[in-house]
Amino acid sequence: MVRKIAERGDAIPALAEIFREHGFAGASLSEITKRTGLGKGSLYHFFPNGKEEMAQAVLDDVAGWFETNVFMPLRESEDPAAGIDQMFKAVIRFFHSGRRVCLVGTFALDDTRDRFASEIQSYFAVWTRVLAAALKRRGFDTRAARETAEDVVAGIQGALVLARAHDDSALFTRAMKRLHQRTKGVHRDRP
Amino acid sequence: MVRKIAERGDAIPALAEIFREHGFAGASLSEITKRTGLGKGSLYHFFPNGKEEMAQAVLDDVAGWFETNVFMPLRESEDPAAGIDQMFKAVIRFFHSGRRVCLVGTFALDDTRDRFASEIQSYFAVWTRVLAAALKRRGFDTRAARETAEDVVAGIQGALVLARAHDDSALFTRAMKRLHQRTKGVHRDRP
DNA sequence: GTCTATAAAGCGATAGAC
DNA sequence: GTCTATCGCTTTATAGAC
Repeated sequence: MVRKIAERGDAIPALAEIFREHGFAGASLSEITKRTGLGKGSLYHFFPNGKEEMAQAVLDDVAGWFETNVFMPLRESEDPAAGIDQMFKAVIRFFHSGRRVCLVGTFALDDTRDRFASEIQSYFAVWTRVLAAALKRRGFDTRAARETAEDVVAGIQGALVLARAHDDSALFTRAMKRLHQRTKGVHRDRP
Repeated sequence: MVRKIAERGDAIPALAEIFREHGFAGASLSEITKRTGLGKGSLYHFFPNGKEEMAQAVLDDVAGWFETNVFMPLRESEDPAAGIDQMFKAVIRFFHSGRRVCLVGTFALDDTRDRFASEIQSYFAVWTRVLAAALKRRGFDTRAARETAEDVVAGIQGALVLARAHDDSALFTRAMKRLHQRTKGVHRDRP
């Protein structure tokens, strides 16, 4: 079904960038009006609950993107290795090779988490779960799959922090390569 | 009460917690006055430059703590393995087993980074460098030491994000155990 | 060094005309 | 659906008495 109000959806990408750059508390309505091109009247028409509803819409959008581009490939690829390949490709693309931070991670760290606890929890929980399932299909035992999935998801978040701290996207790309390697099993001798 | 807040340094721990919980933008002077017990007059007496100077003082304090409790043991332990042990012990203690987030990581993610870029960069750079040096002394080659150090520092940051997203400190503790294991080399068979 | 009072600006949010 | 005007509140920061 088509959105009744096309403009609401059009504002989401700009809103997402603003929340990523400033966090929830730091994202001001004046910057939001400036960068969405929407006046306060329009904003409150589309998001009657204000900033909280804008952030909610952004979180929904992120969840949808990951469902399509990350979780679904992990779940449904016939070859689990191909699904994991797709995951890393999608992640590198989504986070602009580490130049863009994770909105959910940003929200998780400060008291914004309390506003969106279930969305934040679910984002990481689903990601870890579907990745662990793919690793199991790759031959990891249950425990190793679970642990490696946790390490990979955490490793991505940590790499985003470091890449931003150093303003160095190459650091992120290299970290992704190593994490990808770890999903291929521990004692794989070279071919 | 044993000791009143009679000097600037006494306010630092409370300030640190406030910035950790709310981020830089979300930390309001009203909360700061409440939790430090200092009025605005006193606060601006100790920190003439306001919030920015308070955050700077907190960052300095964190840097000092890590220098003493993390970097120095890594550099100066005769046995590098013992230094790394101390690092993980200190990290688990400092972050309250994952219940406390990393102030520097929090600042790194949003636009607060631009205010304190050099402090943030240095925190992670020094940590990675001294850990890599310790790993080299443990027998890692230069490249593996560098990569493992980066993975460990990033892994800690990521584990903090996940632990907080799930409100699960056990997740953090388990992640630390696995990262610690990785500093012991890849193919170490039973002792 | 700590207090109260206050300034000046910005905040999120609302109302009502069009 | 978009605009302008405005509300009530909080923000950071300052001034000046004590």
